[in-house]
Amino acid sequence: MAKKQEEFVTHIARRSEDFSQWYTDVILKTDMVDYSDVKGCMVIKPYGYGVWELIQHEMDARFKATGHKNAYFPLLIPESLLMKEAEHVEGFAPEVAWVTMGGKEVLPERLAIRPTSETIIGSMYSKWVQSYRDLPVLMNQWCNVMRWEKSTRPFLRTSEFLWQEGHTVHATLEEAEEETVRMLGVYKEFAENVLAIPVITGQKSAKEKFAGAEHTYTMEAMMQDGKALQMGTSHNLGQNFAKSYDITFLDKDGALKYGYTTSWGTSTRMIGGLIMVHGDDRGLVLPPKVAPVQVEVVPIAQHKEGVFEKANELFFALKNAGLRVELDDSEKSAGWKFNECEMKGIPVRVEIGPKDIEKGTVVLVRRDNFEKTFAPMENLADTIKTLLEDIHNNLFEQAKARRDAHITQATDFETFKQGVNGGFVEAMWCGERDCEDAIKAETGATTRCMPFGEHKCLSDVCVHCGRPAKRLMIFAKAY
RNA sequence: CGAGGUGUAGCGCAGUUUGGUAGCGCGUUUGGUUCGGGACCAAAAGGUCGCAGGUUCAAAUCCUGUCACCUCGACCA
Repeated sequence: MAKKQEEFVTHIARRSEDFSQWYTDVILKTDMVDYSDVKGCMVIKPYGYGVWELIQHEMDARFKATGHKNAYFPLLIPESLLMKEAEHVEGFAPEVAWVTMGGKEVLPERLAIRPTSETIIGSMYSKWVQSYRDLPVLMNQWCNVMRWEKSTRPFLRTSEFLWQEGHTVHATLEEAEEETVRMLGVYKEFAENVLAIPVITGQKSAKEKFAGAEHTYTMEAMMQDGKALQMGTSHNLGQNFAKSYDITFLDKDGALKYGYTTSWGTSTRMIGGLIMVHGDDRGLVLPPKVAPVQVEVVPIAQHKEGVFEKANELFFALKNAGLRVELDDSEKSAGWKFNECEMKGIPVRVEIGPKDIEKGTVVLVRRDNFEKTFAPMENLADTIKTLLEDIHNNLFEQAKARRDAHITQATDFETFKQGVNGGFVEAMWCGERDCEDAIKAETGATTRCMPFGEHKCLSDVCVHCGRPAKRLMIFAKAY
């Protein structure tokens, strides 16, 4: 029987044979996205957008709980405004799309389609911030941004993508730093408790930091092919943007001071991460908290006496208990429905047929490990809720175990090279840009982050150049 | 942006070398039998061969250009 199952599965490539093709197959065949007529832009279909809505819902609650409010700023940014922060411009200029015409008129000043909104938000904050009493400013916006990327992949890197960007202003560097760290913490908690993705948080190198930031913190996750995905970043912008955009306030001591700003963002890229961390050869495996459908009820032999009615009754009972549930009453065979559920990553499948009705039970099948159990129809919603929690925990533990098994500690460059070929490497690093560039050229690996809370010292010399080592750095090939 | 590959029915593909009536499997529709891991029988519908030019009596097939996707690089929060 197991063999027969294998036969059905794949119009999907196998992860082990061609991970990229597997990813493409999964997102297309589960109806998450489709390619559009515009190069590099994707259509997010209802099943994919459903995941994004749940992500938004969960994150937004966390932003509100930490005192932030949502706002919306314009899509278009005048060129002169964008150009005010030199390092920022240099970083983003190569990937900015421009609006140059309005109808038939050539615009007197071209308008950038926002690649990120520090500039336009900064210019508004300069008006709104006058006094220390106005601080802190804590806002977030959910929107789209555009970056003219040369090579694109759905969710992971698209020309237009959806995200949230938080932008705050504080009276002191300490407060700004506290905010930067706090929001990265919110991201980490979200990634682990909602997406069931273990992440490593830490600080970016000078090369990898956000253009215009004092420093950038990041959370990095490992995909099943061992490559890293940056899942979210939080930037302490110091006074760089405040000075460029004139965000000043009169402090308690009567002195006019520049504010300290932060920004932090996560995007639809996280959905790509979700797929690549949890998916298997049968398709998606969605963690319960972001699964648009948590439970699929599959009636067996539904034409038979009372089966459909009972299935329908269960469906409403589960729905009323607050579960996201669907009833598959199509004419497809049971086997077809099972495989479809699995491909779409639905966490729990409920099978109900004549035998179950006799016994007053149903069959529960979990997506993460395919374990089948019989459960009484009594209190089914509670049983399933417990099961969903188990599934979440199991997914997280699996992902963590897989990640930890692919982290290598290297004190010599041979070990380093092997380690980044399918995983993360922890190594001591000199902190120099030329060394970072050389490592990338030789191995394809980039610096991911200097992890927080790690004071390990593997060696007192840099793993690559042998100069005195400054910090423990995590290296990996990245998406 | 560079190198390589692929575009033919909703999906997966054959046909292209050697130009000569557009094919197969799955899916879809209709009717019937089925129903606990992708059921079966019968009938039917569905394609200006990615797009635009060109060569030719004749182009899916040859030539030129172009677009999209995939892989690997380069680039990139």
